[in-house]
Amino acid sequence: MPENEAWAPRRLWRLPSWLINQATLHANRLVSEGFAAAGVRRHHFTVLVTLDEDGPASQAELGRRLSIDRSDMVAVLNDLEGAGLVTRARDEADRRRNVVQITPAGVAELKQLDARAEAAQDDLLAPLSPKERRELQRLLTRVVEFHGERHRDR
Amino acid sequence: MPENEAWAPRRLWRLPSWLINQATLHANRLVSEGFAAAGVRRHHFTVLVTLDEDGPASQAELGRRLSIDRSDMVAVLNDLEGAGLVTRARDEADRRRNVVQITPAGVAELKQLDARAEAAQDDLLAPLSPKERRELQRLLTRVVEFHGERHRDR
DNA sequence: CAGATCTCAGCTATACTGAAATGC
DNA sequence: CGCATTTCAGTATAGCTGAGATCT
Repeated sequence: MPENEAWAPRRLWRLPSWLINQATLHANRLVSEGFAAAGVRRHHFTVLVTLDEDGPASQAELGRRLSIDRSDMVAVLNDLEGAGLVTRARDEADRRRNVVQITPAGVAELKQLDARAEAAQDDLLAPLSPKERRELQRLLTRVVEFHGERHRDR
Repeated sequence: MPENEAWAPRRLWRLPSWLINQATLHANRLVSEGFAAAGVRRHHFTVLVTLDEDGPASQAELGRRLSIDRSDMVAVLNDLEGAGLVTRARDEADRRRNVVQITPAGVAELKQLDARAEAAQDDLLAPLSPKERRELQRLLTRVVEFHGERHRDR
């Protein structure tokens, strides 16, 4: 831990919630910088990844998988549909739902975004060895899985 | 549509930046819930901790230590001063600056907040062993130190 | 009927920028 | 003069709520 005067007090460096917050600030800054050129935000990216990997889904389903609010999902899909990266069509089997699908243009765009996201990961974890990166990933996964399950049963 | 598993795709679980974001969501939810009863937000807490541990400071100095924007710091200190938890006085040695100090009421309030923050850490790290918690803390500290130094030279 | 889905209006917290006023 | 500090006005992303319309 640094001792310079321009640093946060030790009590904060010992608070995991503060550390995670600071790390997230840096992570989001790096990722968003990478996406900015494409005019894309983080939610756009995660929705495209989900559609690409797991296939078409309803808006509510996307929201549940990504912990994105139903309300924010509407705006995100408005953007993606407007850019021609996804299609949105009434589900004839259950007319309450929209079937959201990624388009070929979306797949192509995603390929660019994937590369930018990967580069940001490298920047973010630059100070860690490969082994440490895996360990950090493992520990964070445990935390997120644990609270994800709990938070789901609201 | 048959409910697929309500989980994000594997590609996201392998992205450290996504994991850190999800973990931060849970961390902030837990901490903010703990502070809500006191009508306090995270920035209020970190400013009080800094004043308590490192003594009086100017607004710009607090902002630099905590990575809080000068502009947001004004609002945070308005709240804290209004609640009688800090004092703000012109620095006669350098009349551009305000000297911000924690009050006895601020110290008392901070004692309550510290307890709530500690409880939230326990909830957050519940799925990890003591050894794993220390390791997570170590790895996050390395990441935050690394980017903190870099980001400082803006 | 209860409950799910989509949409919209609007709220809060947080990160950040630009510019003005003041003082070093 | 250039530079730092405080303040205000305003923007953007994101998390979230309530309510209405529609459908199962």
